Amino acid sequence: MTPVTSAEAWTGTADCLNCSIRQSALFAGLQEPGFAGVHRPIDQLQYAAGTTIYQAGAEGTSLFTVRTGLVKLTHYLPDGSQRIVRLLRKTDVLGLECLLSDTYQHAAIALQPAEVCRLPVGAVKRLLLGNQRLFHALMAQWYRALSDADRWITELSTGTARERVIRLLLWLSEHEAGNSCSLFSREDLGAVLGLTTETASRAMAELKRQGLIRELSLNRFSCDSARLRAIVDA
Amino acid sequence: MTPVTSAEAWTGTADCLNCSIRQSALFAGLQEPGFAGVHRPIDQLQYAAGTTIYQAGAEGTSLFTVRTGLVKLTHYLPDGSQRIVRLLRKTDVLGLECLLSDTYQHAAIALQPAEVCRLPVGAVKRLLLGNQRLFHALMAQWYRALSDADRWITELSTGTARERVIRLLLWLSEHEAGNSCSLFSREDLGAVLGLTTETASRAMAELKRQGLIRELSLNRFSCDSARLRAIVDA
DNA sequence: CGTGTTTTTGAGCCAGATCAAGTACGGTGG
DNA sequence: CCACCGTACTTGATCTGGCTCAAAAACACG
Repeated sequence: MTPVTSAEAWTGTADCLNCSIRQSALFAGLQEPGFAGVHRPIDQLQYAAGTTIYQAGAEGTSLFTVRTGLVKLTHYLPDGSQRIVRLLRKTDVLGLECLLSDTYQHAAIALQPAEVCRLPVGAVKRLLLGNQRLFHALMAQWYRALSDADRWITELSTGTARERVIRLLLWLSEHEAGNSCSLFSREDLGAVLGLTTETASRAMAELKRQGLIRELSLNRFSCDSARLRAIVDA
Repeated sequence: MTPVTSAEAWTGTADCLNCSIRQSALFAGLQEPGFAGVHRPIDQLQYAAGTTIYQAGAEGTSLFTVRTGLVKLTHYLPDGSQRIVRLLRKTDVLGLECLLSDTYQHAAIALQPAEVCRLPVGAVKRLLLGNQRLFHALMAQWYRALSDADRWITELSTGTARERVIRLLLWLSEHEAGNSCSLFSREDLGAVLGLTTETASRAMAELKRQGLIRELSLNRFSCDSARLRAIVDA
């Protein structure tokens, strides 16, 4: 399919100070002094198309910046199929989440032959040491927003109308007591799920008829979470 | 639809130190000393269901944390319809992007009656002063990742198969010279766009037949960007 | 030059869109 | 208090884009 055939190759210790993509890459703004202690352990790697950079759930030991090529982040669905949740290319950073989480949230796989730089997460964290708690809290917010975006794509933009509605109901119930949740207009419901108002309405009506949800009051629903979950986890 | 009918109401200056959601909110980790100078200008506001917190493109003067209720971030499509790209609830932060950008990227509208705290962006930035450039670069990465996620939902998960393929081709061409781009397998193409391999293949074949794209070599395409853009911008 | 893989094409079907009524509901004014 | 109106929700009928299943064609590789 593509010229490069080897799986992964070390192509040198990165020369960060003279990096061609440094202007736009992660450490663009960092001045030389702070940098000195860090660029040592940075390796430059080659991945052939189709090879894995890291697996979902693997221990997050490194961040990566893409120098050339195209990398996909995939989320595996229960049925074994995959949904690609993002494409990364030159200057994008892979695995930012491992600054906050122990493990990678996706599998990262090269779609085209890719050159990347690998930065040990420990070295990056050391650089952030002066920066304390607010920094961490802010980053946690970014992380959360991004995780939500991933869920949005994999849970709310995938599957049948019925499944999407159920996943949203479960999501809304997550932080409410008693398996209940407050909904909103059918029009907004459709816009969330990428469906028309009518389809959203039909799906809700159908769930009511089947006794999977019960309308406590206007747009407040009690959900049979166990059965609902069984439907979408199938 | 919902009990509250007023549009927006000031409900006091926030008492951050005794905030009930402080554990999980943005400033959870910040110690009291640094906090003293900041909690003064924080207002607490009420928004009725359906009311706007900020408009897309408006000057980003404040961040908001949600205390109660549900808020949608919407992206307006050229045809006037909206696609909701995220839902925010208790402890989520709205408008984080205005730490990096002058304007808000979405419209934020309450879906349910919502209480929010408003934090002037200047005050937040002041708190970050000690933290210099790397901090900014990192946050820019988060911002970019999240913007990509938004585009993913609005551009690659919306519309007909044909439109989705075209938007991906244009996206891939963006950073390449000569209106050309490198593609990858039809299977991955489908997984990116939420389509089956067959549908992705058909859409590509159709574009070739219509002369909108030309295959230079295996999976390298030259695109008639102008005409393609005209199709999806319509 | 066969063999396995990927891409393309075909035929039929179905979920969801579209177009169009009908119904329930909250608000308003008589 | 009730008749009226506008809005949101529900339901129905039809149409169609994309999925599924299946096979052929193109291609990569040994």
